Amino acid sequence: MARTDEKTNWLNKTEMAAWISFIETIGDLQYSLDSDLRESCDMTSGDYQVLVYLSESPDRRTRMCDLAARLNLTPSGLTRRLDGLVKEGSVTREVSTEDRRVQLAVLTPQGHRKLVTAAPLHVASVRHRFIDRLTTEQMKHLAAAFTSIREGLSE
Amino acid sequence: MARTDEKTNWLNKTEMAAWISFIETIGDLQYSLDSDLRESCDMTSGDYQVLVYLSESPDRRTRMCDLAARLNLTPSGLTRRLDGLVKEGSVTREVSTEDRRVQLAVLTPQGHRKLVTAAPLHVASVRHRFIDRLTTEQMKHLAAAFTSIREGLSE
DNA sequence: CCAATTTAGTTGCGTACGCAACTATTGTGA
DNA sequence: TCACAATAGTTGCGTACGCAACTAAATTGG
Repeated sequence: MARTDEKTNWLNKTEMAAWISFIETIGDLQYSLDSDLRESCDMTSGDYQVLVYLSESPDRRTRMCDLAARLNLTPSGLTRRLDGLVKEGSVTREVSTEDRRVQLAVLTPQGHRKLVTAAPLHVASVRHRFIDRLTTEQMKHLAAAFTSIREGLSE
Repeated sequence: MARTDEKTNWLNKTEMAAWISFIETIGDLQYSLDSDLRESCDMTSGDYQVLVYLSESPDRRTRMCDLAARLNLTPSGLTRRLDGLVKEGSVTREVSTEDRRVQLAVLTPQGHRKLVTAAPLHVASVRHRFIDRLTTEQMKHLAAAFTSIREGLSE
């Protein structure tokens, strides 16, 4: 006789351990990394990401929409984040000459200097909080696991 | 002749792969899980956490400060989060009889029903987005790695 | 070649939450 | 016992960001 109720496939012990260790850790980790960056450089992880991406872009400038996609921000969220960076002088806005709808976010020399100062400190923080806690084997396992998860998300 | 400059210990290839796969994945994963829960149950991960913790507490009630510590929220953040749950009828506040400074957050029958409905859907989401992408071996590696990271954070 | 659609970005409004200041209650030490 | 400190929680204010509506510019199709 067939079961008519759908039974939930609860997590077993191994699954639960993996899930709990993950979900309980990422919040604390992000908080620690953000605190480190704020204390050492007076900036947020979000602003840091913007500076990194601009510094790696041709002519240190990017279209707003590309930046928004890259940072998983909505257009309005990116507008506001850039407002802060423009106000502090790390970024300027330029209208594209090819397409006058687009604003280019441009890394200023001051913004570049700020990034050059921040990068070693941020890397040290990532090392201290994350990398140094893992063996080389663990890093390889972890990269494979998260790459797999990420591919699943974009189905 | 001694080097006088401190050189930054940049991430090597393995380290960078681990870090990038991690940092690029967690945002998307959290977003997916939150979207699933919102669409299937019209609730946030934060509210879900509150209901879970209350349901596991003696008499389905908890002191605000214990709840705040558990959820990594400030007192004010928790007050606001509970406001929403109280308004929808999932939680009520009671003054403790032992210590009249403390407010007890109490899970209502309605809140418990909401959790009972949501839990299987949330577990299915966690399975779909996370667990099912990993082998048993990967789960064990991952639990070990994140437990290690977490211990490092609370030094 | 021009109307309709698509795309880029900004702005108003709403939500979530942290910080600092505040009230209320309990604990403590002279 | 009584002033002072510590603890629990709320509220005002500020920041970050999403959604929907909007403007402006480019693209497209008849």
